[in-house]
Amino acid sequence: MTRPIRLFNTLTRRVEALEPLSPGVVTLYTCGPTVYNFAHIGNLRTFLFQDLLKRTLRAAGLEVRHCMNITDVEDKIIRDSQKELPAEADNAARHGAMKRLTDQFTQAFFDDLEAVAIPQASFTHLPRATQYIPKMIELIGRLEAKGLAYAREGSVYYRIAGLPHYGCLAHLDREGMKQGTSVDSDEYERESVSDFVLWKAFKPGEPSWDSPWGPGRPGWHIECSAMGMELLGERIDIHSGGVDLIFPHHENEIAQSEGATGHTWVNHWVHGEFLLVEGEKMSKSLGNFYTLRDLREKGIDPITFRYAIQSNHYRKLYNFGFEGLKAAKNALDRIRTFRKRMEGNGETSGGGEWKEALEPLRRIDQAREDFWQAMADDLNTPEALAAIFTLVSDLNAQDDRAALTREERDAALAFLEETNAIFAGWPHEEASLDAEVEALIEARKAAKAAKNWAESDRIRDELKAMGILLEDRKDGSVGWKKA
RNA sequence: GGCGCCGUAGCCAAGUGGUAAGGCCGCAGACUGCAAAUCUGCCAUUCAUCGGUUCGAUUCCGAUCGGCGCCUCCA
Repeated sequence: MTRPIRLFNTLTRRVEALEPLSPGVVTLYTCGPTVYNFAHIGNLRTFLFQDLLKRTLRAAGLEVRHCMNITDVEDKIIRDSQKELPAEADNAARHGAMKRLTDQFTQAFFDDLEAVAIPQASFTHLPRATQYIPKMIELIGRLEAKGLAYAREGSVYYRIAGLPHYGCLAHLDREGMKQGTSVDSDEYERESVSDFVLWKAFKPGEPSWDSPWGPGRPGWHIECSAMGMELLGERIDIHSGGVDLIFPHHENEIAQSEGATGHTWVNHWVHGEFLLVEGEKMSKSLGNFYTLRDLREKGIDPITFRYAIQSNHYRKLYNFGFEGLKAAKNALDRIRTFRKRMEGNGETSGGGEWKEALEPLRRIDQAREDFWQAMADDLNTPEALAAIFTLVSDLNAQDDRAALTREERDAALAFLEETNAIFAGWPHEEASLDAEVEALIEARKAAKAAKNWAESDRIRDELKAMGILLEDRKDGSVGWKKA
């Protein structure tokens, strides 16, 4: 069974039903990182949104073929990787230096993704730009043959004037586009200032590849068109990225791909909003620039960050702050605690105040329906989470009154598992046994039995100092969790 | 100048032409040797302001104020 999903489409600026080109299969291309530094939490928000989209589509019963590029040749990469090299370094040395830098940050990037529950294995294709240079050259050649590209002094430019619908994604018209006043010194030869570069002529001190136009390297925009068309096809279902990529990057991708094929390339364009830090755009100069490593040093679980991001809608600005993370942690714990309660057999249940009897199985079905209605409506995660919390409250109340049956607990667990497949925040956790902790707990039990409160409290404080919070339950058992 | 977005309780955040989901915090209660943890209950006559349309608007329209984005590299 597949569930219908509706998504906002930047092209039409409306929420539209996703109708895969091939029934049951969705091709998804997302713009990946430029690997010259560690990803920051703003980058991560975008990748989390794309993961949410992918997981939702898969949970809805669709097969998702997801391609994300790794941009490993680009201005900043060249700047950072070449500065240690002597002027006489040859091309092989320059490529080697570039590869060392990008390999390092590519690995760091995947480490970060894994930490926020985006497994590398969830991607179908992870192409590196440098591995697709021939495809880019081929695509530029197609454009040139159609009169949509022209070479000037070793560089090749896209002729915007040749594509009437240029601007359709960003909703910019030719007249509305502010005419650039500053023209890069090396790009004075363009026919129009709006024409963008497809192939950059070789410059001393840069790594290069041979091409029909002489040595050089690909422009940034051509990478995505070439890799996306090669790996997912000349028509794909969804392309996504951060809002900042709408113009010019995605607009240019449309120009390149549709210029070459003569038909629509992407049906659904989906863009994720930015993240602000304490109300301001993240920047190094403001001192509010964070990577996942920074958060970890502050003791923040990357999964808590993931939850915080996903508790807001992807098309709204998210104002990151540490108080918000605290709230996220507490909210997440509520669901996790509930899961553990459902995994148990009702030993902590019953004895509560009388409440109106619920019909647990029907409530669970209702929650599932509400959850999916929200997710299917342009990934409305705040509302989807509300469906989960409402169920948690309802079933807690019922379980307080009289223990839920095994069947009801299992049904609740199935729902939690289903939602966890998307949110990745409340997986089943094996109760980890720690001999030292267990021994201290036993010692405290003995002290309590002897009514030696001082000793009992001392042990409790000792455990607290170790980051272990004890739970004295109603039935006399003692549980614990990490703070 | 052109094209857009946003303004909902202390904080975060959904939503609808018919009278405000959910989370956090806070308060009260249950439980406890006391706590913590956990659970329960309570917590916006009101949705930036002013007009208009309507039987009725937070939701539609207009204006105003405030915050922001894109039109150049940026997730």
